Amino acid sequence: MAESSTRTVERALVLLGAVCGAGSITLADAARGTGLSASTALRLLRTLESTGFVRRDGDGSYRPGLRVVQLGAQALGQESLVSLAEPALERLVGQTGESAYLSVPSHDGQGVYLAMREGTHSVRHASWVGRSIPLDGTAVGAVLAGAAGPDGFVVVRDGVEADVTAVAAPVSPGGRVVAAISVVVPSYRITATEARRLGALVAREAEDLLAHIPAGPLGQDLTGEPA
Amino acid sequence: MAESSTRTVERALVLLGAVCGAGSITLADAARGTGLSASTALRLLRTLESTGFVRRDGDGSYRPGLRVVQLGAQALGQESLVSLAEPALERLVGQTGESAYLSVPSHDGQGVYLAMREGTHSVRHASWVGRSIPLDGTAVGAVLAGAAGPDGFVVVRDGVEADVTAVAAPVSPGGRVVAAISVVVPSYRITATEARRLGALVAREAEDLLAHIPAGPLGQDLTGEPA
DNA sequence: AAGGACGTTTCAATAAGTGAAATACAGGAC
DNA sequence: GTCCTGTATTTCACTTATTGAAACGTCCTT
Repeated sequence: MAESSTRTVERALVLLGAVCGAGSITLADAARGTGLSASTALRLLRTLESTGFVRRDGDGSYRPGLRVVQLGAQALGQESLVSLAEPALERLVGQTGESAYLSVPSHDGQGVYLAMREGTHSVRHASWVGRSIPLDGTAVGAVLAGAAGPDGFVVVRDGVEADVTAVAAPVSPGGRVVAAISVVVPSYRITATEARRLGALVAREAEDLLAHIPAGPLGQDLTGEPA
Repeated sequence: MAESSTRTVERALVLLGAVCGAGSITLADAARGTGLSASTALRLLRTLESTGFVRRDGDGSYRPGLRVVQLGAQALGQESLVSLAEPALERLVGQTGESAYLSVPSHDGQGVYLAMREGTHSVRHASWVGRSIPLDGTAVGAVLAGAAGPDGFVVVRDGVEADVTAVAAPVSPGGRVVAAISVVVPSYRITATEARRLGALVAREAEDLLAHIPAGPLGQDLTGEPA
């Protein structure tokens, strides 16, 4: 892990995160939220603005700019794990009709959705790519935290999301969990026995994905820790 | 437009762009490409790494990190224009079977794809979100440059992309082009007359989208210029 | 009216950032 | 084997880039 760092850059990146997280934020709130003085925050936000990473509304609040969309999409497009997982997600959707997800551990110790395939039964239409996943109370979180047992999957019924059963399985080249495959079903549509059967299916797809991961870079997780 | 700026932050953001653009880059190439000394580039890349924006492979090269994916996806998810355009894109795909796109002008004077709906006939499966569009030789580029005439659309047959006909129409609240709706068809599947008919269809959808744009923030384009 | 919050500008102070130089390592050519 | 080139990394003297407190203007609430 890198040691030396550049304070000014860190501050600007934290501000960028605040803007993207909030969607729209005033200078005062951005400064307060990041612990910077108003003049420092203003200057850093102006830099982010002049480089396209944030933009400013007519009412003065800051919003994400196109540049961060662009770089994020480029980064996602270059993520081999996403394309490697597409067949598995497609098959899961095809076999279950439910929405399937690929998630990875994030830098801050949580998880992040990286890809999704919507189920034919799905009532969700918003993209979940980029969203954080809490480690507690979610099947994905448990899997990323290493809690998948000998079954090779985790079932969480009515966890942080009410009325939903989530089933997840780890992708673990070299023994370290670098990703999770998961499927989400409304609980009214699945019994405990069916959830276990789905778990086996998801685990099999995770194994298949693992078999397609070449040794080398993909053995690392996206936070940069080597396998 | 913002005046004052922070050199150190600008440099780091340029480096981030270089990493995301290249997908994988060595320190030496990143330093060379940005005109920084190797030690400066190293320190800035280390900051980007420690904050999750880039990660480092076992072979030492730098790649985009999860944080930029995350923020980019958050930013995209909060872009109202994208959700407002979804019905138009869906209808175009439904009526034509071809892939439909939403694009916006970018900070560097080109265009960027912001949303796409894949056609049922489509042979493309990669996401185009975040990709740049040259202004020359593309229907979208012409539209974003203001070249749509009284027809309200532009047709480019076999432009920068061989064997493809692209049709685009502007979305122009307050008279300024803030986005383009476009459809792409393999040229073998469409005559010039059909392309004009498709153009009228795309122009109608752009008009419909325009009618759904509330006055205010969406009147600005994503580079931050007010309408 | 007063008070508070916001956004913006100014500028003295300093420490944060810089890059040249040195070093170690790897790979290729001879 | 030696030599050369290129890479990544560390060091540190130097300076300038960055900071934040203070001042100011605007707006809103009481």
